[in-house]
Amino acid sequence: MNGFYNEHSKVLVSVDCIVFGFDEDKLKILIGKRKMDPGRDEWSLYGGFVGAEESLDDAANRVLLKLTGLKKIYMKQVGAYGKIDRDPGERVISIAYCALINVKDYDDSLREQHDLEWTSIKNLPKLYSDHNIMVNNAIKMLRRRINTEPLSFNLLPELFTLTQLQHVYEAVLDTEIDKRNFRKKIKDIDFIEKTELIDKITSKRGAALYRFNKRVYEDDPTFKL
Amino acid sequence: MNGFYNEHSKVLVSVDCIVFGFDEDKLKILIGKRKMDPGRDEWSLYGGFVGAEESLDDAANRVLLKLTGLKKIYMKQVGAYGKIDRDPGERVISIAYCALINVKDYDDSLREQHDLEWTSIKNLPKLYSDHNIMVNNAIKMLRRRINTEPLSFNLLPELFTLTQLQHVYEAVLDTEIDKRNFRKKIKDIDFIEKTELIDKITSKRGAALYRFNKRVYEDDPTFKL
DNA sequence: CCAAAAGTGTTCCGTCTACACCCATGG
DNA sequence: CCATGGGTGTAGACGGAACACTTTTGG
Repeated sequence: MNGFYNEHSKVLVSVDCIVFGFDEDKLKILIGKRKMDPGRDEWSLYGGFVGAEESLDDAANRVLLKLTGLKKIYMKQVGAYGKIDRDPGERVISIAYCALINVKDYDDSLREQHDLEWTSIKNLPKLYSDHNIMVNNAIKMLRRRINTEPLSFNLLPELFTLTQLQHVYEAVLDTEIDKRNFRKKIKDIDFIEKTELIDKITSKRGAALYRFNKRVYEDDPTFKL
Repeated sequence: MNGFYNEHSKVLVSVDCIVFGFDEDKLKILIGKRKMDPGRDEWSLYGGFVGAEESLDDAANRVLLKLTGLKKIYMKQVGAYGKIDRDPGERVISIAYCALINVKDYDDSLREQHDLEWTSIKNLPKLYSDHNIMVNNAIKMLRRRINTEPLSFNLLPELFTLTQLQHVYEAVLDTEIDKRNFRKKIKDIDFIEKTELIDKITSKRGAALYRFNKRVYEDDPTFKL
């Protein structure tokens, strides 16, 4: 019954994850030195092969769980990369996934265990194979979407100050934003809720903490920052 | 040397093409009835398997050439689709590609030969497997990009009237656009050039023909319609 | 002569941008 | 008491939206 399919060649499929975090007011990604050939010791994204019994999204989730210990990470496919010689060992097609996490939720011992580094996207080294291209496309996607989708909250703790939120936008878009104009716009967005809580850690005066209200967002998921 | 890779399973990879055309003031795509099992006689996108010696883009170009007889078609990857059971026959991961062609360039005998139909995106039937999802994502991508990338010209002849161009935008975005405002914006876009030629086919009075100047566009590829 | 599509400007309104000072507090 | 980051309003510029009539000509 599958005669038609048998003529065609099969290939290995992997997923590669671009894990974004926001730290020290910079947008960073997790990269590590490859511990295997080919490409041993080159800087690389973290990835894994897609198993016979899992979908692409499942594979990406599995890799991300192993890497971060976190479930339900925000994750989105960036694209498929299929040049014949992109992997020097054997033909491998790779599906790139972009993930957004809050660095504070992240167990740093896992980072050390996998020998990964948070690296600012402004100082990225040459990465293995076509990984730089994947990262660039992931960044482009982030920039295109951050003004119309609630992505920024994935990079922040559940409670955050407006200054932190503004810094996320500045880091992602690589621009400076006027504080008053930014806060004016935020006031018009219903799903960014001010809480009664005050953050006294980063400033002496204390800053109001805000939260993203998912219910309200889903009720009317249109906004433009 | 490839010991590490050998543990992992290989899968078939295909490309599926969403070929957009603009005809009768409607945005349409090419679909046909499957001529093979599984899914015989279901409406389907046109696709093909990725060969051992070709990249994903090469495979898409090959499929598009076979389908349309046209080279250098505008083409862009939409995404990778990898649910385990998405193909009832055997596991197949598919990479969807969106293509834009000018229906007038297209040899209609090829369409008949492949038994394909131009179908308005507003009247799409249920398609094979996850093809409806692919189409929806392709449309979303078109809508997101048509205001900032010179996509519309791929759907038109080399020479076109402003009314035709406006109708492309209206069909893609599914909105009505004010004629005067539209033409005002076009005047500000340097790479849309008025020619001396006049189209007397679609109107009695005759309408000025315009052309997309790629050189000028590449010189300053920023615009916003 | 009339139907059908081409072509053309102005006004209004809302949105974005630029810009500077006072406040509260911990050390 | 002062250094640090938090918080606030206004005016001018700009861009988008609404809106109607004249022109040309093939049939």
